[in-house]
Formats: sequence, C-alpha cells, structure tokens
Amino acid sequence: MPVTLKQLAARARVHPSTISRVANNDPSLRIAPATRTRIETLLRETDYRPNGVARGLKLRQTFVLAVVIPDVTNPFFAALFRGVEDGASSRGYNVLLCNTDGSPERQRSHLLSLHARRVDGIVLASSYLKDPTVRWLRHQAIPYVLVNRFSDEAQDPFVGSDDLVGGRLATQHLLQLRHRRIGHLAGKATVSTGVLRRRGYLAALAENGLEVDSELIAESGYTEEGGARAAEQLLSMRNRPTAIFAVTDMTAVGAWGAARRMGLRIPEDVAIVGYNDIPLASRLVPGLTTVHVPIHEFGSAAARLLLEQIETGDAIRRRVIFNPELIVRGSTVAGADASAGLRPIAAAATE
Amino acid sequence: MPVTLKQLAARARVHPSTISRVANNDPSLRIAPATRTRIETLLRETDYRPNGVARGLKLRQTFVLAVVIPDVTNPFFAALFRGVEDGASSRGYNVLLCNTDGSPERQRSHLLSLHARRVDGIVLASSYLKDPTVRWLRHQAIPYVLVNRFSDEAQDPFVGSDDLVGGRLATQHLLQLRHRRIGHLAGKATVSTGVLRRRGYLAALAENGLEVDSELIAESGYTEEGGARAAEQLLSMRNRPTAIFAVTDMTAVGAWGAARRMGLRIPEDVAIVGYNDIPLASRLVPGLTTVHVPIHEFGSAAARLLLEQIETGDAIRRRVIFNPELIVRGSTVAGADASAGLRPIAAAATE
DNA sequence: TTGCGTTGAACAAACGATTGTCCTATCTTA
DNA sequence: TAAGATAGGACAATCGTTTGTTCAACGCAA
Repeated sequence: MPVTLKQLAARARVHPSTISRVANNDPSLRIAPATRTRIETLLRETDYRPNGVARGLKLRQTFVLAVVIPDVTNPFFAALFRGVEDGASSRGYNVLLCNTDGSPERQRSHLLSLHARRVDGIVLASSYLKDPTVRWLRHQAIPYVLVNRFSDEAQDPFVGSDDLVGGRLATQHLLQLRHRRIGHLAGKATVSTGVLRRRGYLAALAENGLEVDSELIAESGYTEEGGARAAEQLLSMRNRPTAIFAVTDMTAVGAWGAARRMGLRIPEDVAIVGYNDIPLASRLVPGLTTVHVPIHEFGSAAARLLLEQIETGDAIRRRVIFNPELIVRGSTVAGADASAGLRPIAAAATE
Repeated sequence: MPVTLKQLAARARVHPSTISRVANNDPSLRIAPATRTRIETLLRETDYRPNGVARGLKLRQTFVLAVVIPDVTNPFFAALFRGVEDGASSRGYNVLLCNTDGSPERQRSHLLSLHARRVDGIVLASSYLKDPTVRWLRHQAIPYVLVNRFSDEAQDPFVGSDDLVGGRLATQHLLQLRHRRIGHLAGKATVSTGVLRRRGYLAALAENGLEVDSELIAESGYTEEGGARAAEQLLSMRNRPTAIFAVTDMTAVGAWGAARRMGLRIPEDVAIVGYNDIPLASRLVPGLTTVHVPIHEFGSAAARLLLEQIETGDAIRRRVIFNPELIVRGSTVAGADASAGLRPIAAAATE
C-alpha cells in the first residue's frame, strides 16, 4: 500500500496539509527551513507520489484523455493514436484507447464509460455525419475534438484533411493518365470522408466533361474485405474500369489483392489509387499511389486543440485542415517505384 | 457539471446514501416500494452515473488497466492491444496505452505515472531480461503480466510463445530447403525473445552438424531500419548467406527491402523467414514465411491473468506458453503463395 | 507593559461516493 | 396497554488531497 499524506504527517509530526504544500511547492507556504528539509528528505526517502485518484477528485481533473477509434490494428489509427499520445504525454496526460469496430453502440457505451471516469477530453475519430453521440458530447460539455471525419454541424473542433480536394486530386491523376473509365470504391454516405471524397471524384470527372456511370461506384466501406468485394464487383463487369480510386488505402489494398487474384496486372490492366498513405502503401509491390495526409500530425494537432480547451476552460470551434498531397507510385505509373525511393540505396549498394 | 448524489438526494428528499443504495441495488436496503420507484425514475431522468473518480477513491479500485509497449504502430503490438482490450472492456475496464519506443527511461516514467494513477493492473510487453522496473512492479505489489518477453526471474506471470522452439522451427525449415549458410538477424542479448530465438537458431544448426559462423549473426534490434541495416551487412559479404532468419517480421521486412534494393531475388537469391506472422507478412509479394504466434490471444490471455489477480487479490505465477507454428510462404519456397490462399479465389474468379 | 506585525503551522471544509451503524415510527403480540 | 419486532431510512465515517482560514507564539516598537 503506497504511503499517504497522513502517514507522512505522523512521521514528520506536522499536519498533512503542510506535507502537501511542501510536495507541491506551494508559494503561499511560510515554513522554517529546518522543517522544510526534514519533510523533503522524508518525501524522498518514502518516494511519495500523491494518489492520483484523490487528487483527481479534489482538483476535478484527471489528466487522462481518451482516443476513440474504429480499430487500432488499422495502421492509420495506430499512427493517429501515436500523434495524440506524443502530444499529450509530455504534458503529464495519459491516454485511454477505445476501439469501436465501427459500431455506434460500442462507441456510445465507451463514451458513457469515459464520461463516468471524468476523462479530461476525448479525441473522436469514428464519428458519423449525423452522430447522436457528438451531440451528447456537446451537451455534456466534455472537451472533444473530431479527427479525420467530421460531424454534421460545421462547428465542432476538427482536425483533418480537405477530402474534397483529395478526392479530386486522386481522380485528376487518373484522368491525366488517360483513363476514362474510373471506378470508385466509395465510403459510406453517413461519413464525411465517404461523402467528400466521392464528391471530389465526381467533380474531377465533371471538370473533364465525363459523364458519371453510376455502375462504376461501389460502396466498399473502410475495410480490406469490403474493398476486395467491391473491387471484384467492378472488375468483373463486361466493360470494366481501367482504374480505381479507393476511399482509403485499406480498401485499396483489398482491391489490390482482388485484382491480383483475378490475374490482372497493376497498373497495366488496372490502376489503383488509395487515400491516407499508410506505411503499407509504400511496401506493396508495385507501390500504392495514394493521397498523402499527415496522420501523426492529425493526432498531435488534436491533442493541442484538446489541451487548449482544457486549459482555457472553454470550447473552441477551430478547425485544422491539412492539404492532401498526391504520392505517385507503381500502382498507377509503371516504374514509378524505382524512380522514387529505391534507386539511391540500390546505387550505393552496387558500387 | 454532471449530477451528484447529494443533488439527487435533495431533489428526492432522502439521504444520499439511500440514492446510492438504490443505484447500486444494494440487497441490504429495505425501502418502501414507492420511494424506490421515485428514486429510480429520478435516476433515469437525470441519467445519473456515479463519479468514477470518487468511486475509485472509496473502493480503492479504478477499473483501469494499462498496456505498456514499445510502439503501437508496430502491427504486432496493435494486435496485442486489441486482445487486451477485448478481454477487459467486457468486464468494465478501460485500458490506457503507453508507448515507450524501447526507452527504459520512458518505460520507467510511464510506470511511475500509472502507479500514481492507481491503475488496477499492467500488461508489460517491453520488458528486459534484467529489468529494474519489473522488480519495482513486484515490490509495489501492482498486479502485472509480462507478454511476449519475459524477465530474468522465471516467476512472473507471463504470456508468450516458446521462442526456442520457434527459432529452431524457422531454421530447420531453411535447412530442409538445403540452405547451408543461414544468416540470423538477431534481437538483443538483453531481451528474452532475442536470446531464445537465437538459441533456437543455433540449436537447429548444431542438430544438423553445422558449425556456427559468427559472422552470419548480425544484431538488428526489432525495427525495420535495423533489419535493413543488418541485412545489408550480411548480404554484402563476399560469401553471403543464401537464407536469413530474422528475429521478427518487422526486421524481416527490413531485410526484404534491403534485398530488393540490392537486386536480389526472393527466394531464389536469398530466402527470408520472419517471426510473429503479422498481417503485413502475408501481403508482401512474395509472402513472408514466418513463425506464427496467436498475437490477439496473447493479449486476451494476459487480460485474463490480470483480472484473475485483481479479483482474487493475490499474485499468481502462472505462465501461458503458446506453441509457435511455421507458415510457409513465397519468401522461402517459390510459388508457395499461389498454392496457399490465392488459388481458390482466383479459380472462382476465372470461371 | 501594551499592542501589533510576523512566523510557522494547524484546522477544517470540501471533492463524491460507499457502507456499517443507529434511530424512529409503526405494527404485532401477549 | 406495554414491550418487542420490524420496516424505512438517516447518520457519519472514510477514501487521500488541496487550499482558504485561523491561531498561537514570538519579536519588536512605542
């Protein structure tokens, strides 16, 4: 059982409050130097650390944040979490991780639990456009930041990328490569990224005077399996697309696998573009062309926004939007990988 | 500000303790049915949830666990975390995630912080053979479980695989493929997995009457970069190995990249075996032959061991050891991928 | 000697919940 | 009708800190 203030007070023959003031270096404390050093050595000897639970009760602050995501085994969310932790742990915060697997009920039950625990703030990366739990967060006045996906009202604190621009970027790239039948593995209509990236895709087509073939849009969700399923559907059409823009890298990976299983060459038979630039994207062969977003920065920016709210005590309505950037790899341009990161090291090795 | 017992008591014109007893369904409570329903509807209306911090202080239990790992962006640890969370959240626990980046100081400072927070238990997957923080955990009587890596004394609660067997399995596989110069990307001598997998490698060589060429063993650590560096060293020898056994999949991936950059074909010029069977292993082309361990089960078993200690109140000394299993893919046997998971779907697709 | 300003701490009231004990009506029974 | 039983809650201590307030003792000046 760790030592308490009261026990220390008994040993030092002073009042517990005096120990507390010495331990916290309270400037309002006037104390005899001898007493101070006596207490300080006692603190050192016993390795005293105040009970965080009692402290949290008194101060009404727990120094705990929470990150709510669909699934941390998805590299995107793992990197996001690291960003949050890196931004928060240096300020003395610990971070809870809650996985929802995309289930609104699990999300809701997690949030209820987090609220009961009185976490100081919540990073939510699994929100829907119409999300009752986001409204609930607002109503409870719990500091929160939405990441990657935003919710219906444009006023939540938010960190993410410009998904409309990103979706257009990806599609324009394929158009420039002379693709004319471009499929889209779409996210859900209930999620901001799904809606906006699809809108970007449509905008790029329109800007090039192309009609939209709604058969070329297949909802894939955000999983590898969903991507594989949707891609198989598109690629087995009589008049199949020559290129695919997938709403995320994971669905692109699914499509990538499906294409290979169908004996299609990438990029010759089908070009593929993803979104997010997760580490896996550069390790596939050929590498996955994708829209790069600074995932780790998403997390650290979210932590900053959250800490700002916690420290100032009032909700801010700022949105931090990063510009997405196209990364061209072998899945759209044959040989793009070799001309990218691989050549220099190979050259050095063949000297 | 969430509603408190005292406020509810004032509204219901009863004593706070009565509210508490109704909320907790205290069987020792004798209460008039009318009063009970009055309080119950009040609880429902106000959506009362007891303050977890105050509760934790009184009950001396926080219902928070912590997982301490090197880095959650490593898929191995992400899967491990999911195992822990899946095992714990159904029992009402939330889980803190702490990344150490392999730094003993960060590990120590995290553990101090977790202790001050009075977490109910700790899953430690980043321990060293001689690890002062493990001794400290024992001394503080904090419930803990070591995962994947164990510590010097054979008595800690532990979940992992039989790394000696696994190392031997991997090496025997290469020997059966007629490789005679087999390199080893070794973990650290301060970590149990490093020592045991290397010992398994050596045992397999000895059993086949092969002498050990110490130049074929390069310490790589556990990162992709380390694996790439160590592999480059081995593969640029005048008499380079024809096969490599890497201590983990991530180092194998590093070696895989290094080999490709050097223009070596896998598996023709160099065969590679990893360890852990992370999802990435099956997605490389060719697929990575590896030693499979049930990562998610590591986590859920660790959660079980931890909860058992918390609930019974005394430390258990059980160890849960899973049997590793070799998964053969294209990085050691050309064409192994096609004969594995790919054929069936491809066949279906070409009908 | 009286009065006042400092020093150096002690006191005590929170923060919300839990839980063993005590108290007061009302009811039962002889 | 008096005594005991029982029902229905109230009381109060406690978990470990924090922090505004109080207080005794001492020193010093008038």
